[in-house]
Amino acid sequence: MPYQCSKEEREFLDKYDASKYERPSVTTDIAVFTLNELNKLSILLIKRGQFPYKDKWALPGGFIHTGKESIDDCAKRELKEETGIEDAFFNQLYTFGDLNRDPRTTVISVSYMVLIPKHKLKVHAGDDAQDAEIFEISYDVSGMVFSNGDITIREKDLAFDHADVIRMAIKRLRNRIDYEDDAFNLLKDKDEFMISELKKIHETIKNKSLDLPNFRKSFIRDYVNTKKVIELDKTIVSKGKPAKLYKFIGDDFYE
Amino acid sequence: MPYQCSKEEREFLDKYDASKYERPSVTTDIAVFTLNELNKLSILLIKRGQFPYKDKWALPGGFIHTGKESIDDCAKRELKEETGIEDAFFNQLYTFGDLNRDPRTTVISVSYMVLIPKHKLKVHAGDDAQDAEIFEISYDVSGMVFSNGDITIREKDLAFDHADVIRMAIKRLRNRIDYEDDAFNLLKDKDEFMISELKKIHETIKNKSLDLPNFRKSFIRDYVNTKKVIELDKTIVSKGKPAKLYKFIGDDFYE
DNA sequence: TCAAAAGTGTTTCCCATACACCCATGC
DNA sequence: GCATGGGTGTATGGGAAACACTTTTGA
Repeated sequence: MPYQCSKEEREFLDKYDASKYERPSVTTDIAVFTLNELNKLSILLIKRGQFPYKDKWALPGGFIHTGKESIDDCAKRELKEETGIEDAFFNQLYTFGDLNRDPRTTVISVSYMVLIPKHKLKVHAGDDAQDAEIFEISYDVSGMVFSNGDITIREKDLAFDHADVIRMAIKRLRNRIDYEDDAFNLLKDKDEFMISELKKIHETIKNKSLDLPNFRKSFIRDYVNTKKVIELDKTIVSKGKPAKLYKFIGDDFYE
Repeated sequence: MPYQCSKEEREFLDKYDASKYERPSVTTDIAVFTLNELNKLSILLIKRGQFPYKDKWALPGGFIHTGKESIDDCAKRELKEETGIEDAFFNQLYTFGDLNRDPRTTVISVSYMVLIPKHKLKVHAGDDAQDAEIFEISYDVSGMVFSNGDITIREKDLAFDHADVIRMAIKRLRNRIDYEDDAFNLLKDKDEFMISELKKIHETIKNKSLDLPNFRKSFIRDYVNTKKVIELDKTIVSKGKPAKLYKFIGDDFYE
């Protein structure tokens, strides 16, 4: 809807020159989480092809197209450009705006968290002449360590303040897993999953093993009984007793 | 610490011209909450003296001094300029960056929540030719209503998207009160308070009455036993049995 | 028949709630 | 004394955790 205002105000707006105030650059940084084959928490990092921090690993993201997109859309566009991901769970995290966090100029960065199952994350290696890789996150005395078999990166070697962003994202994810439906976004297939798959996701994120009978009980109470999840008339068999399959519905609210 | 880099990178940085990309304006918006004399949740609003939304009520805040301050410092500076508040509990809320949320130009706004006891909130009426008032928050069919005896404002009459900011801030506050130490920031005096004072704050924010014996028990368990609060060797008497006084220590962590 | 994983049932414990009751003060 | 708010103790119920046990498959 167009902004309604008086003639006097309209004149003010027409004369308004935004360029008279110095403005900061604004970027988005996106922490894309997934679980790897071993069910370990992993994150997508991109090797920078440009200065600053050339050849360093960083979170995907980039400058906002001012006036052409919202910050949310900027994050979505950057993610699509760099990884091809179009529809994934998005959540704004925090805005980093310390002085000198970017050596070029004042850069304010709005960070986002994305959750996606690994098979949907087709990393476009070589796109934009950039390396993009998924790294398993582990810890040692120096802090977070990112490794993918070939490469090992320590948090202090990441570009910008991206270690801070990742730390905050993991913390938020760990908190949210208990009261939001985030775990479902990491399922291979939300429309057909076993309780044990969901349990593994919770175990990975919380970094502790859970009791299956108890997990099942709260799952039934919180999701099946509330119709957020429906039980399918279907089972899947791999080893041991076949498992019931469930389909995630959600409550169709966007936050 | 100065940014360490190669000579090649230094050259790139020296030549970097930030102005070649169009940048958005960035502001902070601050939701300052307090409890009024009647222990009702209240918020500080400022009557705008300038276009756009001239003469409308809005949250305090303003444009960042690019390159001279962090966004956190911007929020603190704006709050100090408009209300004189220097030390108060600060918490970043969310960043609003939809297109057209400001009729002038693209404006991205980082919102903050501040909690402060009313006696510390000396409203500078007339400062900057602006009215600043504390309004009690209530609700009717149209949504939030802000009133202070003389003036009544409905949420749809607020400037910009400030109603959204306030709604989100209240939601966050209600969630945080259960697992963060926020309530202490609304006490008249953190260094000498009665359990019943703290209970009233919780009741106001959660908008329901609590059982004093049970409140006391969880207070003792969560705060006194964990040394976040110490019991003073002091009582205060007003009416009825004198009450023990407590002093809030916290755990000296900043988030 | 055995291992493996799914699924059920039971016991225990903690914690939130509810509420009965006692205590110390001013008037 | 008695009204008022502070403070203590106890009973109850529901949910989380621990775990014993059953079921159904493949090999």
